[in-house]
Amino acid sequence: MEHNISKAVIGRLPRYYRYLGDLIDADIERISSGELSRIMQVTASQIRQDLNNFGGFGQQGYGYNVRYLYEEIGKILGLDKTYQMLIIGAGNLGQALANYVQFEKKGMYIAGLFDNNPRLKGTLIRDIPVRMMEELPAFLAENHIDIVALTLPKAGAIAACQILMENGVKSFWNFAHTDLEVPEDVVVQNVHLSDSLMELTYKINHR
Amino acid sequence: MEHNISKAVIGRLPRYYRYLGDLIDADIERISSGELSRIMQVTASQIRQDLNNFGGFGQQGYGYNVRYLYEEIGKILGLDKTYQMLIIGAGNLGQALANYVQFEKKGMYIAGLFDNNPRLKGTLIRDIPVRMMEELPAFLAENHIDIVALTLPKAGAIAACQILMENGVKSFWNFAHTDLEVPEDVVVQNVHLSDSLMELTYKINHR
DNA sequence: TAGATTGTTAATCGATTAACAATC
DNA sequence: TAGATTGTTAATCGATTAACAATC
Repeated sequence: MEHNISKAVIGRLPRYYRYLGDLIDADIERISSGELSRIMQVTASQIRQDLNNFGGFGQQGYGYNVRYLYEEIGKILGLDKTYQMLIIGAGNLGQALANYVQFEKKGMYIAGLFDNNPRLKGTLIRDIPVRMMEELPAFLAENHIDIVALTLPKAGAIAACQILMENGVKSFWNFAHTDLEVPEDVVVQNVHLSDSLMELTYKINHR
Repeated sequence: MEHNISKAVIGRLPRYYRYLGDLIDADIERISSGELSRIMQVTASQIRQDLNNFGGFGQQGYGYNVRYLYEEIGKILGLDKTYQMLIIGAGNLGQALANYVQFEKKGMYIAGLFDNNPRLKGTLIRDIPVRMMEELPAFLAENHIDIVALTLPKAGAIAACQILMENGVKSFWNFAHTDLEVPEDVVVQNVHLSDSLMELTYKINHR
């Protein structure tokens, strides 16, 4: 596997993927780094450098085949695989993710939905029954889970993360307003909505 | 106002703010860049450099007063002001934001909730009636709006953004899976959940 | 072949880290 | 005063951009 790819490059790959998807929808077969740079508002140099981290996907004098490049970036991002996801926290945000992942995100499957509110026990959310946190260890022993989304408040998220790690979970999509302390082999992707909103208010006040 | 502050620095301010808030909760009065660097897992040098972009908040031999630094960073981020927010798209994600902003985010007020699904017309979501998109221009003429959150699918988001800009809106918190094309004086803060999930699957496959 | 455009090296720019004099 | 720690300058590191030879 290609390692030592900088965080900055990885962070740009999903955006390339998104634009290439749009180009496919628009029935565009090939594109040069120059054209793509105009559409995406980045330099052509950056596009070529970024892509060359993973090997040459283009052809001199021709550019890049849109579909091929799309597929290759998809593979780099791991989108050729399937993932079983658990959502911890069945509030609006958890439901929004369940909804989005089930209907829009190819290869992602919601394997379960957990909460610690007893009143939600057994209620169906998009055909998935809400389970109680106590059932988590038994559930994890019986089901292979690739990703756990944490959509519950800070304290609960830290506690849940601990239990989940003890039961073998190694990947978290963290929406709680806190950083998670995890060992080296566990990966965490944070979505700090609060931080995002503060960046916006910063921009509003400093434009 | 301080301009020319790098994006990297601004992106770190909310995290400083979060940790300082935790320190206040823990009744810690002062902290040195060295201690904070250990807690936050960044270099002390970076902390001092970052803060000095905005002037000296510390004192030699003492460090930083936690509460003072918290307040100052809050001011830099614009958290000493209030904001009227509109949410366009009353699905789970829009509801999750309404919930979060109303109950957790000091200074943020949900001024309205819009959707284009006629079945939602007039239904109350956390005491706020869902309005129809047609009512938007009239509503904007009568109400001052600082921020609009776009929590609806791509095509709707682009169309809504257009209408909103025509009616004077200049700040967007964009959750749609697309980039918005806006003039220079309009600020956009993107939350691309799809991109975030792809970063996670990348990490899973390349650890 | 001639033209276009990549892949890649070299130059520039910016951000991070280290070092230390200033000073509380 | 002595010790601690900042503010700030200088050194390093990494990322972006420019340039161009390779090649389709």
